[in-house]
Amino acid sequence: MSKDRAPTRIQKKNRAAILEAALNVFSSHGFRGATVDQIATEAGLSKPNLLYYFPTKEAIHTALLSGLLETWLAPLHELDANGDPMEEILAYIRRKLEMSRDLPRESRLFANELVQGAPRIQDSLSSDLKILVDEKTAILVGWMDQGKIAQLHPYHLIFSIWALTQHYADFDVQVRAILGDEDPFEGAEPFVDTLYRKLLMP
Amino acid sequence: MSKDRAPTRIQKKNRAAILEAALNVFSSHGFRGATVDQIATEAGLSKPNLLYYFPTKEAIHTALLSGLLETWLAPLHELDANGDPMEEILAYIRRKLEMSRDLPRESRLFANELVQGAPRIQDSLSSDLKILVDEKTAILVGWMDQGKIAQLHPYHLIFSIWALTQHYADFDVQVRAILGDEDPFEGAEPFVDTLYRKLLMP
DNA sequence: CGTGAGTTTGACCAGATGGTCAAATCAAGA
DNA sequence: TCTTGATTTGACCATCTGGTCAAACTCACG
Repeated sequence: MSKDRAPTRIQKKNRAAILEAALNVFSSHGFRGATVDQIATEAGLSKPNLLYYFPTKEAIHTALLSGLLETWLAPLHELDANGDPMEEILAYIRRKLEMSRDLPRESRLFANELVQGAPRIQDSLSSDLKILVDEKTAILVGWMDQGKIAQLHPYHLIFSIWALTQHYADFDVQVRAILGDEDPFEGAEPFVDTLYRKLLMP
Repeated sequence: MSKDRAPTRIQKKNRAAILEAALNVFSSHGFRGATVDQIATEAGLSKPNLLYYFPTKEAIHTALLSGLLETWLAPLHELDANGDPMEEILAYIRRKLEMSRDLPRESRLFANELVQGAPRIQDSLSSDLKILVDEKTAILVGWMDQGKIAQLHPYHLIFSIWALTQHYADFDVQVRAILGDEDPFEGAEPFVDTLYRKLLMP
């Protein structure tokens, strides 16, 4: 492996292919359920070749998670203290719901990790995530104190948004088993919109 | 193994110990992440001894899931068409929240299974679960038509209840990383109560 | 071209894991 | 107590899986 040079064309291509394949495999089988061979095959590489780019299975998983954490938290980052309270929150919820629809693999990757006690990202939770949430809940509390939105426990408000939106990605099978052919997001969007309008109305 | 006789004292004790141990292990590591040895040790048995009671790892998992499905759906079963609509629904939500608090392993067992596409219980979802949900959403729609509660998409209403309540068990690590020392359920109970009162108010 | 770095692979290894089996031990009723 | 079926186990096996390695191959560039 090159020491610290700029990545070659081949390196870029293969690293990307590996991470893409790993996202597929890890998100649908969990860390333990995924095999290096499976990821290699899906990436179109041999196992030793894959291990030339990432030293261990763990390293692939870590690279994937840390690379995706930013994407995952982006919607909350965008919550703007200067916007209209109700519209800011509803827009955040809409963005989260879109992520469940467009990036379900990413959602399940994190879900798998969290359900099993987050053995590999616990640190990020109590540092990065905690800090971001505290920053944004402060904004929410400000809006509550100004009477712009209803008084609610800010942390539980955030939890409810995560739970409601990610549910559609993480428990997709169950949702579809109930809904049949109906598109989940068709009904989900107006539902959560209504729910939070009623909840947040001062 | 005895053919079809009534289970002996020892059989009862060991089968129970195995299922209890399996619940611990499967719920915190998923099916693939759990090892038979681990379950055996936790149950106080040797591996071959465990396999004397259940022929395969798969069989333990199946027995566990099907045995627990009933428990899991019980709260919804209790929803009574003849009760007061608002109070019936709020009571259902309270029962679900209590289950997240008191039976988090069971919740995570199902969560693990569902996140990975429910390879082992898909059938139960589209039969048992679907039937129960349809039966109960019919009641909800009845109440909506009578103007007793707000008009909402009944399936998504159910999903929201599942999502909100099970979130506290399934993503416990994350919830605690944010809340710190605060007891999650202390705040969750009034929060969801308020949320659904506002949502369901006609 | 030629060359050295970058890339790929077949063969291989060690440990983990699900499962088997024959033999030993135990329990309870006749 | 004796007998028979129930229970338990040590030893073992095949397979899977993460990871290694030396040798071969390919590419970019002087």
